[in-house]
Amino acid sequence: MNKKQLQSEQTRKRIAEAARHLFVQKGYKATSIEDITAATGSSKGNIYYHFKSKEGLFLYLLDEWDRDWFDKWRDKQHLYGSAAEKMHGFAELLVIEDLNHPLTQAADEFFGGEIESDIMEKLSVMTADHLRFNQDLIQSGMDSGEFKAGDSAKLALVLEGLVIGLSRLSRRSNSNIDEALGTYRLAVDVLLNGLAKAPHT
Amino acid sequence: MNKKQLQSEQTRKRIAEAARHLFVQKGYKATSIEDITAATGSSKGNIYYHFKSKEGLFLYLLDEWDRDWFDKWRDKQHLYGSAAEKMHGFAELLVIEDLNHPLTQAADEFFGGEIESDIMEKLSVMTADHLRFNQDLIQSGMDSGEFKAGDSAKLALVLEGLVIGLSRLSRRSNSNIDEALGTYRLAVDVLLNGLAKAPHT
DNA sequence: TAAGATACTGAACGAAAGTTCAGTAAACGG
DNA sequence: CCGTTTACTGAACTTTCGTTCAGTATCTTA
Repeated sequence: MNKKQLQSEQTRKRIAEAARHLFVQKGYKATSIEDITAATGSSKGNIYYHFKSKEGLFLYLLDEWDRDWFDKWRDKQHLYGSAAEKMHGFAELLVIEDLNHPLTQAADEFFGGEIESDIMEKLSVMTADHLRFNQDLIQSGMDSGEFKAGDSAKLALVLEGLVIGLSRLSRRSNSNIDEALGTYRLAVDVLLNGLAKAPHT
Repeated sequence: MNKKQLQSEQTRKRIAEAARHLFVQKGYKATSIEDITAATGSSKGNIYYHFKSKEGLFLYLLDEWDRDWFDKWRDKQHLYGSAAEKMHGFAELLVIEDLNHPLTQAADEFFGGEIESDIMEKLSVMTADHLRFNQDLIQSGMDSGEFKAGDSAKLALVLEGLVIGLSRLSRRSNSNIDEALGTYRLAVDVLLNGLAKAPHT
């Protein structure tokens, strides 16, 4: 790879990085191309040289994020023994990797906008992937006898809800990583052990 | 109140109602004034006759929603004996009243947009109110001995996260009320009793 | 080193959306 | 019953934003 290609890739990365932060912070619609140029120093035209459109740029980010996150999980997964440890590891990775599912809010916003779009498809796939991931996590705890038996599919929904919500809260109150880690850890503890002293239906 | 004032108020309500649905469904930016005119039959000018601006309309809706929800909670509150029942009642009211905190997503979206706005203030107040509400709920359970002792402030954050996340999930998968109720009920059960068979740190 | 490819600029365009306003019709009040 | 206020219309404006494109500079390669 020669000098030109290298620099080109660097600017593409720089644009993507800046765009990601802006989309996470402000949402899809509220982030303008000009915001991105301001954050990168690049020109409008240059963004359209590297990406087909605003939508294309967003699509690229969705792909990148999902891929990266899952890779990192694979690397860490073997460290955890019990299902409870896995759960905590899961939460920790969510926080460390960019304060959680950072694009989902922007993605949801997009989702609401148009009926016809690649993004709709991609989002459905992503959500399905997350739910399956959560379900596997929970099911493995049940199989090992560590968790109570139950409907792992529905519990996956609850877990996904908790993760999405905590993500939003952490981002909004722009808390630091340590605070966020503490909150997530507490959330997982509650998820495992509950609030109540004695079992209650 | 004469005929004219009555009809005026009705149209203002009609506009507010339509706008609320659209904001919830599509987000703040994505719903245009023209969308609202299409949904109401009113003209653009008429919306600006009843509301100062798009932002003002949104502000009005935030106020209205928070006020209404809390009133309904006050009406129901006395029905619940234990803290666990309160918790379930809380979840149920969230689902029934318009599939949860319906404007928060749009509000967050707005929040990201401008630094300088009434909405920022209003949102902070709202979030603080919710956290206090949650904390009271949890603290009362601790005081009565029904819940384990713990940091009710931090647990309030976890509860808020769960509620926000579930709200988003329910809205996205446009599930019906019964499904949503089931998911919320399960979530509260997990919150109370946990997933794990035996206590685990 | 010269020709061509690549990376990038920024002004201009068109569509979309928020806002305004002169005008109209209906209701109110004296 | 007539002047005035109120509720409302819709075309016009202003701004914003995504997108395009002709032009420029830099690097590659032969």
